[in-house]
Amino acid sequence: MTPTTTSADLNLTTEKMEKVAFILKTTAHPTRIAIVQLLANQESLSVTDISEKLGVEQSLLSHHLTGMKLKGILNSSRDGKNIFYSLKMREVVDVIQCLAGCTFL
Amino acid sequence: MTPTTTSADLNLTTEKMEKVAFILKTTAHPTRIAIVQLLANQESLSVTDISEKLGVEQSLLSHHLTGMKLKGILNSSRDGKNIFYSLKMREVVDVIQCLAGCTFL
DNA sequence: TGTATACATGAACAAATGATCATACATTTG
DNA sequence: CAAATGTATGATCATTTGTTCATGTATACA
Repeated sequence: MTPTTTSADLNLTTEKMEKVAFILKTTAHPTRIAIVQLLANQESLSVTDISEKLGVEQSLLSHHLTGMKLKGILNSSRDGKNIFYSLKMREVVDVIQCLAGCTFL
Repeated sequence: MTPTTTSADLNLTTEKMEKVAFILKTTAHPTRIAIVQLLANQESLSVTDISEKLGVEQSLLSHHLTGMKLKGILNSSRDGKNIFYSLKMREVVDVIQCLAGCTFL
């Protein structure tokens, strides 16, 4: 009688599905995955750091970063001339790791 | 010296990041998440089944389904007049479950 | 063989996304 | 305060994605 949720079950409300889709969409880009990857290992990095490590031009990177921040995936804080970004929603690391573990990819 | 990967580490090749992004993109839509959700609990369903359960029009649903099949997330097989879809890449269930578990969503 | 049912497909269009460029803003340093 | 550095922002354009509609194809059944 109690709606015991087995580990295989997956029952989301429409609202939650939309939120999940929103986060997936925000993550679903090679550059943004690379950003998450860097910040999974580094705690915090400046825009220049990331730009150099990824070889992505400043402006484009900035668009990605501010978008990800706006959507709740990243944090940022200024230190002098630099702005340091860090991971706010660490769950996205698990999401990526989950897929990255797929043998067939 | 050996590059021991701690559980927190995440180091993907460019190619793998692209593949992960590809799967995320393919999943990142409320209707498609709902489809995965249904097929996580049901093993296989016809297009009509899914259409009725989700209240999504046949043609639109078909576009989603064939796309997901093309991209390796779903399987399909005909049985008479019906075509039954099932989950091929079960990892996407974990991905969704991971995000769905986020308290803040 | 014709008609109904189940599903796929393609054209067309709107809306969202990604990239680039120019420029603006904030902070430090001389 | 002027110049340099680091970052953000807005406009614009090309591409991709989501939707709808009309139509095509396959199977079953009378």
